Amino acid sequence: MSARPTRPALRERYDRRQQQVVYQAAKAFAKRGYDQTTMQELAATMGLATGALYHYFGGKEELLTAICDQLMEPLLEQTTELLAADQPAEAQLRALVCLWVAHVVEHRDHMLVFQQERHLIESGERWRKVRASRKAFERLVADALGRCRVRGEQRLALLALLGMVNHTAQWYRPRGPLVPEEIADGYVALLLAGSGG
Amino acid sequence: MSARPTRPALRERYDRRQQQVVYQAAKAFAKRGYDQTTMQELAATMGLATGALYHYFGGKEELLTAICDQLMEPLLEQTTELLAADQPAEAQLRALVCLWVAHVVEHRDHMLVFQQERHLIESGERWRKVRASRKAFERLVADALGRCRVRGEQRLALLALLGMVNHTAQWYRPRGPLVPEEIADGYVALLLAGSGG
DNA sequence: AACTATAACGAACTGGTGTTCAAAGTCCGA
DNA sequence: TCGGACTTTGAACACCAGTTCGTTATAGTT
Repeated sequence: MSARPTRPALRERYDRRQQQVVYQAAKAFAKRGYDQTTMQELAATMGLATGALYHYFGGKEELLTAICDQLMEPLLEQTTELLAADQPAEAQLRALVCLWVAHVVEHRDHMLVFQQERHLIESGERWRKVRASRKAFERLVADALGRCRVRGEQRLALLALLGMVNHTAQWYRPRGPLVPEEIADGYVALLLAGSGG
Repeated sequence: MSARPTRPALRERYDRRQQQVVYQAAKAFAKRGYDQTTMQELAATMGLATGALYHYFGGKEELLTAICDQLMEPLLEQTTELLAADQPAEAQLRALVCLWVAHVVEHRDHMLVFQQERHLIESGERWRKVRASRKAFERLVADALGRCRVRGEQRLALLALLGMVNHTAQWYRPRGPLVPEEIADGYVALLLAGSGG
């Protein structure tokens, strides 16, 4: 990987192109798997020669890191911001899940890659930061949920919610009958006590 | 892959060993990923030379097929049997989810592999049968759920349930505080109308 | 227009991995 | 105990994909 340009005008283009590579990588990895996607394929879909990718990234693994960061960082940031606002617990949970579902469906490829490469991320020093982000996010969800009256065990409700939302990446289609907000509300309604039934 | 022995006594040992290989493969694939697990590693964990694996399987992909079949076939069979019995709808759903969760936690490695290699399974003629099994199972769940009074949209409840149960493979630990039956009951309670709250 | 930082090329390199196979070892059945 | 069916070996093979790097093209800057 060569250095980031020093000239401001070029640096902007460099960053933009780098982001494009991450985006395409997420798409390719989601469809064909991380290992099954070759650097040559990836380069080809961008109209580049193989070696050109190494101008933007140190290697294949670094691409995966970038995908995970691009997924987790904005989510963590937005969620933290949301929880800082003073609001009734259940409205806050609703808002959190809304935000989360929207993020998941907007980063579907990232999510699928994240889930598929779980075994990589679960171990190894390289992935410590990613694991920390996920753990931090889950903690935020747990806190928000903990302030609400939920049906059944708190802990199980949390795990159920994580399952539902993460699974959304696997079935959501942009032109499906439900928009993200409806999905989120539906999920929350299942968890909260006193939501009818 | 050589042929299955004709002599009954040997055939039994052959089948047992073959099953062991599938089991170990599931374990290894779940921990290190399908592509990152080499045939040499796999052979080593079984105390075999590399080539010996090809006595039991035609190749690496065939191992993956076997894992998926070993996962889906008994589940589909048991579920079909259960739904054939005449029972109140909600009790039947409860029994189904119980069975399902128990199956998931008993085949955690299989499940993890199944989820991680989703992209492989989703396309390709080779995986048609596996896709059909999953689809058939989901259909059975949908039917069982459709006979119950659930909170919110039926379709969303189904997707939520699929998410919860499949996700269970990722967090369940044998010595955790909840046994499979409690988990299943918790899930069902979230879905059914009139379960308190 | 010339200069230089940047971007891209693309072929060669390198290491590794799935698979094969002939030979040797093992053990059931008679 | 003997024969042959079955198991296992382990090294060679063939292929492939990630990475490197010297070279060439491009385009901002003066």
